[in-house]
Parts: sequence; C-alpha cells; structure tokens
Amino acid sequence: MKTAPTSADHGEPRWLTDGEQRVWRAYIDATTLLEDHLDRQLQRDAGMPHVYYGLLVKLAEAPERRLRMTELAMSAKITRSRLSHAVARLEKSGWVRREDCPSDKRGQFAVLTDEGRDVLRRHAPGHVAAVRQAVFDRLTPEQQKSLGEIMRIVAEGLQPSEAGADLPWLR
Amino acid sequence: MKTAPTSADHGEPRWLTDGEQRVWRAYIDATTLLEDHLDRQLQRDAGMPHVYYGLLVKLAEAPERRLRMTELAMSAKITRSRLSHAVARLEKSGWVRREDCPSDKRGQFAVLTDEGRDVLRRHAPGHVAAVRQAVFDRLTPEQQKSLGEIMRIVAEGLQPSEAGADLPWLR
DNA sequence: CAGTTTTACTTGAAGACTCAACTTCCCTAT
DNA sequence: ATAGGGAAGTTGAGTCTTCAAGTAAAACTG
Repeated sequence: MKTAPTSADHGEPRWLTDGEQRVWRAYIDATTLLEDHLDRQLQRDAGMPHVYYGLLVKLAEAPERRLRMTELAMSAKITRSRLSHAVARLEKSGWVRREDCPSDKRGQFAVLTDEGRDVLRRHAPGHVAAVRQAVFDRLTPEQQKSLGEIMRIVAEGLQPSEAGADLPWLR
Repeated sequence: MKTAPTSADHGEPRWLTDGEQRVWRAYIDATTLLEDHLDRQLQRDAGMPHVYYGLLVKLAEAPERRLRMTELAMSAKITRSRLSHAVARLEKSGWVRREDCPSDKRGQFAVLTDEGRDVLRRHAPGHVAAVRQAVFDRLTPEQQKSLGEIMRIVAEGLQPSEAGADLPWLR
C-alpha cells in the first residue's frame, strides 16, 4: 500500500525534469548576469546600486515625492531593516531626507530631495538604455508580453500577503 | 536638419512604454521576491545562501567532483573574487576543499567534500520543492518553455564573451 | 483605562559582495 | 634565455544585507 502524500512530504521528491532543469538554469544565469550588469552600470555612472536607484524612482513617482518607510519597503519588496539602512545611506548622499509623520509618531516619511530628483534625471537615460539593450531589444513583442505574465504570476505567488495562502490556515 | 544618431546617443532617450514598464516591474518584483525566498529557505534549512548552494551543485555534477576556480566562477556567473571569498567560507564549513593544480601552479581546484555531498543530499528535496512551488507549479508548460527561451536570450546577451560583440572591435 | 499585543522603525554585529591592488606563474616573441 | 604581457587566484577595505533584538507609540481587550 502506498503512503498518502502529506503536507510535509518526505517521500521521493519530485525532481526537476531535464527540461525544467534547463529552464531553471537559464533563469538563474539570466537573472544573475542581469542584476550584476545593472548594478555595475548604475554604480559606475550614478554611484549607487540598482535597488537604491529603484527606491529613488518609487519616491519620484509618489505624491509629494514622499512615502512612508513601510510603504516604500513593501513596494520595493525589501525588508524594513534593509530599507532603514538604505535610506540612511541615501540620506548621507543627500538624495533622500527623512521626515516625521504628524499623524503617527512612530512613522517616518522618506522624501526625495531635489538633488535626488536631479541624480535620477541625469542617469535615467543611461539606465533605460541598459535595460533596453539587455532585455527589450532582444525580445519579440510576444516574448515581452509572455515575460510580463509569467513574472506577474511568480511575484503574486510570493507576495508576503499571499505567502500562507496554501497553508492550512483557515482549513 | 536632424542630427544622425550616434553610438553614444544623448538625444531624447527611448523611454519604456507603459506596457514595457509593467513588464519590467513585474520582472523586478518577481526576481527580488524569488531570490529572497530561496535565500531564506536555504539559509534556514541548509545554512547557506542560494548562490553557495548553486556552487555545491556545480561541483557535485563535475567529473571528480572538482572544478578549477575560474571554471566554477564562469559557470556560476560570478566574479573570481566573489568565488574566492565564497570558497573560503565553504571550506570553513567543511563542504569544499581546495587542491593545487599539478599542471598549473597558479591553479586551484575546488573539490566537493563528502560532507558537502551529504549536505546537498539532505537539502536538495526541500530546495526543489521550494522552486516547484514558487515557479513550475504555477506555470503552464507553454509558459515554462517560453520562460526558458527568454532567459536564454537574455543570458546570452550578457555573457562576458559576447559583452563587446556589438562594439566596433573588428570593424 | 490599565495591561497586552501589534505595528513602525532602528540598531549593531556578522556575513556577503565589490573593487582595485597584488602575487605568482605561464606564454610568447625576440 | 628573457623581458613583457597576460592569466589565475587572493586579499583587504569599504559597502550592502541579514538577523535578532531593541525602542516607542498605536491599537486592542477586558
């Protein structure tokens, strides 16, 4: 009699097939190379890593160019701790400033400074160019569409909010 | 008269369209969340980050369970410096050992130890499960195939070997 | 409204990564 | 042979990330 599969299944694991392996390795290679490439480009030209650049972009798009720390962290998909350190650094560089939240004394706003806006203006062209050259210029419209769908699915599956959606939470 | 586009084009940059923006942000979100998720899973269960796990896998698959440092670095798409540090750590953990290359006195082999093989055996099931749950279980076969193709294209465009293929190198 | 739990954010130490500089050795051309 | 240049790998300092623990204020709960 075969044992029934359980939630914590220690039976023979479902290894990746050959095809899946190839997909997975291509994914790892591409994401590693790309993140590396963008980090290097931005570090060289703008003096900050890709994530930090992303933070400035989020702030630039926010109303009043400001966001609560937690909102910013969630939007950028990073931990609050990481954001705290990052903002400290960006503050030191003069691109972001902190402001107290009047309605919640625990709260802090991260605010994009004018210098922050300028640094973004100066380096956005180079950054889009890098992204285009590495990704969009190489993919057909169908592939771009497909990439978007796939990435949305994966991202949704990992959102903290949905993290336990498949767990025996509400039976 | 319009100026002709040059290689270092400082004209109005080709910003991402709305659709491209959405694709790109989905990509950033998904890769950030996924790398984070796998790092956390492996750090918790196996005591090492995802990249280090990948290094052990490469070694496990290599003949004699050994690879030259540079080969390993290239195969994992990381710099030699990073690998040097990583192997130092893995050596400290007892999962990898260094060996001199007899034919080239500058050369070093990274060799997977038996403990390294064991740690891999123990934690591979949990890792595949995580990858399946986050990626493959959520994608149709067509999407998986598409993902593979797309990632291969992107990766190829960034390989160090091809890095300057579009530069005026050999006219 | 006092006590408890949550939420918001920060901190410091430890680990990981980058960059530039460095050592050692191989290879080639003269 | 030998000088010059390149390749293999390492190192250390500085930066970034993580993790666990911390403070302070809000939000519950009886």
